[in-house]
Amino acid sequence: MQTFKELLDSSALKATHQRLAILNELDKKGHASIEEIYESIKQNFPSMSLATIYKNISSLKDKQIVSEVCTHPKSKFEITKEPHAHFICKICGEIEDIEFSDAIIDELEKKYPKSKKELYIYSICDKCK
Amino acid sequence: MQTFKELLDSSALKATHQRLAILNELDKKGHASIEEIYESIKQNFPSMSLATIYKNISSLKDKQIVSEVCTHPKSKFEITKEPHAHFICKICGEIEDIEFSDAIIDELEKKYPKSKKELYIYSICDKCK
DNA sequence: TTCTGTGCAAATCTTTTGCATGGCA
DNA sequence: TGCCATGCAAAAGATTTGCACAGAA
Repeated sequence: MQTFKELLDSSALKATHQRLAILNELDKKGHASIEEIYESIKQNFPSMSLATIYKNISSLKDKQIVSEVCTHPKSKFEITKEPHAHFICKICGEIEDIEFSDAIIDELEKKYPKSKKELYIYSICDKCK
Repeated sequence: MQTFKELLDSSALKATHQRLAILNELDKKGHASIEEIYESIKQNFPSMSLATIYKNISSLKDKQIVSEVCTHPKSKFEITKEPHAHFICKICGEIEDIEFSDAIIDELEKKYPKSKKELYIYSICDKCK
């Protein structure tokens, strides 16, 4: 696995503290909103600006280093991984990565080749039950 | 099929001109954003206020009369129908309803009973090809 | 008549932008 | 050193709210 620095290098983005902090935060949390990333990083890095997070999330998305998970009421972000589906808890809002089954991938790939596919399951997670 | 008035009556929402206009607009367009609904209705109904659309979309969603389709960069809304998936054109942003296949529904229903399932396919529509 | 819904304007949030300065390569 | 990235503050955009009045039941 590449380091975050290598990932950034290979995308022609400079490996700034701010970018590495954002990627570490997403790596640690799995999924986080702009505001959550900001609040968390600010603890150890008080000069971090919200505008910097917006700008970086935008460029990291352009380079496909991070992906947006479109949930209500706010989008969250994750480090781009293999395609997978998301289980979203209607109560606490936590997002859990789940597998696309092969059968589903095959069927969708046949019908909609090369398209981006997003599957969301909204239910109640084990903790909230 | 119920009329929109009956739908509103049975949800204890008054059948105002504004609400009927919103539902007619969604019925006509299939999918529309807040701004699109507003711009379109204002043509024939200049006193229609944007705040009224926000308030009504919110109450219509609460009553599950309309559903939100979470697309980028703006959400769109549709009249609630049978569960279905969405094909979203990456170029023009048009949304097309597509069927969930029985195989997919069965598999997901077995794994995640009674959950709300959303599937989005992002690709390029016939017009834009 | 009653009470919910509307329209307006202000308030609040969210996101973007411009620009001077800082810091990675 | 050369540029890209950052931080700040202001601007722009999106959404919500409060309140007096209008209109559906």
